[in-house]
Amino acid sequence: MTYTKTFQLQALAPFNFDLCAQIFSNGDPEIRSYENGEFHQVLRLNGNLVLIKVSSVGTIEKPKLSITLKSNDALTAQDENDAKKMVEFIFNLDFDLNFFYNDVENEPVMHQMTQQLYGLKNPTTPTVFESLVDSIVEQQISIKVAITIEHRLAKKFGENIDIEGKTYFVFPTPQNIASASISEVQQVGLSQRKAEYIHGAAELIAESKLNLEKMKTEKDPERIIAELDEIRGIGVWTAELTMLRGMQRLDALPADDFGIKRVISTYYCNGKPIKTAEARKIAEAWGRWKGLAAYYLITAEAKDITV
DNA sequence: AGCCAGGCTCTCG
DNA sequence: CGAGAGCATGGC
Repeated sequence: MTYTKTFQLQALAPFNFDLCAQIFSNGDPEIRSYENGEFHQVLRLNGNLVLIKVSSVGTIEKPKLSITLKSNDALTAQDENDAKKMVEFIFNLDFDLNFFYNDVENEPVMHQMTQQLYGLKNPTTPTVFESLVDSIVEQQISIKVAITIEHRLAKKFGENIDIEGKTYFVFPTPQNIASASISEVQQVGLSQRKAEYIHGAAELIAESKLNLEKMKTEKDPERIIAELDEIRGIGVWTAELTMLRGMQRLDALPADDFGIKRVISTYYCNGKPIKTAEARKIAEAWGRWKGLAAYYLITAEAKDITV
């Protein structure tokens, strides 16, 4: 039988849930997607798989979310509490966007963006491991190719549950991947090298030689980058992308990134190609929120917003 | 058909 | 040191 629990969750204003969740539309419904105002994903809570559905029941200035949990196991108060924390983390509900908006108030282009995309926050993956793996997959190849490979990874190595006649997959644990062979990992369409990187990182975590979750509490971003950079297959770009998307480090800017350089060029340099150093220079005006600011530009480009 | 996408490692000079 | 090859896949 299916156990269900529903409750509400407040978020710090401003927060535009629909705008934030749009990135998940056209997602794989068996993994994570946003359709008809409802986001869903399976999360691991205390080792149990729980389907989480999230929709908005508030406004941008008075944001409130309705959360529904569904599981094949009985749901405890602890599960509800953990799910709350997870949703807060994924959508960064406790972050006050006004810090960012105030910092860029006097920077005309970004100020425009904050008005056009008012209430936008970048999503975070439930675990740091997931964002690390995604970032490795995304090295060099296009986002579309990367996403299909990420989906294949989840379906090949992640556990799944059936709820009300539908199957859902959760992102694999480091143990799931470490216990597979490198060639099995490669079979999802990765290069031999990337399969080695991902398998190697998974092994480090499984053997307790690496603790990604603990890095969230490290204050100095440079130390996180340095530590991640030592791992085979991880350079500065991968480290920064992992921090931005997996650790809520909104200050991290993957300035080497082709896409980020492209959007900076579009909005600041009339489309003239720029180098990494120039990108970092322009980003200095974005205060402590360079990664979040870059996310605004990428979103603006996707929505054909002009300034 | 061939080039290019949200890079990194390894090798060679 | 710095430069260059190689890598996997899918879209255009």
